[in-house]
Order: sequence, then C-alpha cells, then structure tokens
Amino acid sequence: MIDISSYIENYKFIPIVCGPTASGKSSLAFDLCKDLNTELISCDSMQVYKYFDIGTAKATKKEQAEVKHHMIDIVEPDSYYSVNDYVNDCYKVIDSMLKEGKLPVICGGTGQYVKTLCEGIKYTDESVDSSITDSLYKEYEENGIDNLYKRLQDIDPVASAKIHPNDTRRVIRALSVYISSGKTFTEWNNESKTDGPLYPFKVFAIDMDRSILYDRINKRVDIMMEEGLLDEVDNILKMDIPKGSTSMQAIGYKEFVEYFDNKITLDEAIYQIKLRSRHYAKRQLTWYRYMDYIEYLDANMSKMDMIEFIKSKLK
RNA sequence: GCCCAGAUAGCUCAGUCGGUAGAGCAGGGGACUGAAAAUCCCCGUGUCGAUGGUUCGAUUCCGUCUCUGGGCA
Repeated sequence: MIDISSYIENYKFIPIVCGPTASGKSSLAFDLCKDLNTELISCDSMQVYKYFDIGTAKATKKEQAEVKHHMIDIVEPDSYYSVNDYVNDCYKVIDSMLKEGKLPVICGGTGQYVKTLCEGIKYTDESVDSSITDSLYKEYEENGIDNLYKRLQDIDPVASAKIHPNDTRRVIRALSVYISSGKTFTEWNNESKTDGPLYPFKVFAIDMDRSILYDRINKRVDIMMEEGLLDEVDNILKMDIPKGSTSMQAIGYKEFVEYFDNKITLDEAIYQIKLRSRHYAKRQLTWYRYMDYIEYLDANMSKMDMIEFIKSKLK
C-alpha cells in the first residue's frame, strides 16, 4: 500500500463517495472538492463514454469548469472499456494528483469498480480473445447452456459451484478463461488477489429512506427529459453505435430505442427508465451492504456536516 | 329504468366441477474478479365486494344489495 502522507499533509485516506443513483453523491463530492481545493475522479462505468451526458447525470460544463473531473468522456461510445481499464487509468490519475499535492476525491456508483479498488484486485495482462467468447455464445444460442455448464463443472468445480447455470454471462466467461489460458477461472482469479488496496481508501455511502430515494429517482428522470434527454439519445442513435456496445446498455438510452422504433410510447419508455433506475439503485444498495467497511452518511445531515464528517474520518 | 359482464395479492388477471387460492408485474432480500447502469438467484395469507340462504362445510351454488364497465331505452 502506498503511503499518501508523503504527498498530502493531514490526510491518511483517499475518500470514495458512493450512494445509490439520485442520492446526491455527485453534489456532495463536488462540494468536498471545492472545500479541499482539489479535483474529482469519477467512478462510473457509463460516464466514461463521450456524448452520454444528461442520462448519466454527468457533471455539467459549468461544474467541470469549477472542479476538474477525471475519468469522464474518456472513450468513444463504441469502445470496450473494462474494469481493468478503469482501475489502471484511475491509478494513473491518483498518482499524478498526489504528486501535485492534491487529495483525490473519488465519486461514483459502480460497485464493481469500487470493490476492485478497495480490494486491490490486480488483473493479469492476459486477456481473452473475443473470438473464443463469440464461439461460446454461438454454441449457447444453438444448443443451450447445459453442455457448457457441464464442461465448466468438469474443468472448474469450485467456480461452477458459485455460478448459477442460468447466469450464462458468467458461465461463458469462466469457460473462455480456461480455453484461452489453460488456467481455470478459479486459478486465474486467485492470481489476481493481493494483500490489499494500492492506496488507503475510505468508502462513504449516502444512506437515504427508500421511499424518498425512489421519489427522487422518478423526479430526476422527469428533469432529465426537461433538460433534453430525448434529443441527446436521438443524436446518439444517429451515430450507429453497435447494438451490443456497453454504452448502449445505459439506462435512459436503451429504453428509447424501442420508442424510436415505434414499439412503445414515450410514456412507456419513461416508465421503464424510472423502473430500471429503481432496480439499479436497489442493486447498488446490495453492494454497500456487502462492503462492511463502508461509512454511512445519514441523508438527513446537512452537506456541510457530511463534509466535516468525511474529513474527520480521513485523518 | 331495463339487460349483460365484472368485483380474488399494491396493479393486471387466472382458478377453485363446494374442502379458505396462484401467475405476471410492482415490491423485498441476495450474489458479483476483465460488458457491471450488465448478468443472475431467492421470497406470494389475501376479510376471494357486502349480506342472507342451501350445505357438515361457500370465495365457489342461489337470492338481495353496493360499486365498476358495456349495451338498450
């Protein structure tokens, strides 16, 4: 673990501000950055994509002029950007900020990215060729999952015991690792384990009453519509981004594809966005409960009090 | 006013040839090592509209009432 005290006086930890979607984490992290006179590092799997602005609740140009935001708008919408890419790029930003004497403030809702940072998972440089994955998917589409799952059981009983057969994504991932590297998924994953995180992180999450949160989510979708989400999506769809691209999985975008195809009404699309956002928030909350090292911030606290609380925990 | 069809889980509805009921959606919980805003797993007791009757027993059959659709006047 890297000791940050040689770069930053007074602080021993790098804060990661989390919270479910629409909980107000970005606004909190923004104010924290202003208070600490520093810059923000986004930890969000969808804000990395250019042009996906309103629907991903990306910081506005005005906000970005006030506080520098890293790890947003860094890739084209048709690119493939993995957790591994994220953590590597993130470490580079952290390193350069520390060298400038700035305490990084990380903020975002992507649980897997936060986990990877906090557990210090170190992915190998090897990667699985997409042709292997493609042929496994082809096999799945032709013959179903049963045989693929049986193969996984033979090769890697430990992994297969943890992966449900219906979870085709994970079954195929585990198999593809073995076919590609000759190592089982379990071996491959064990190799990526480390003693702990690269930097001393401290994770915070805004804790809010569920009904209030859902109300905020629903209202925020309405606000996004007023801000011109539909035009944004229309422009993005004109870019002909491949359907399977990660960026096209973003909530608030994929739902409009059917609307523009005249398969659903606008109201139905908006209903779906609100619904899927609520489901997403629920899954985020499961991540936070899983991270037993997290510090909760009661949403009833004032933002100033939250900032003071966070700062006190970083010392 | 008359006729017909409904009234069952938060919503949409199925069902019980009479032995007090079950799906989808919503909602809740969980998993998560290279697509993660993805992917996947688990969780269903509710005066079966009200009331009287028949019956050992009614949400189910019959009567009356209330409400909601639709039709005829």
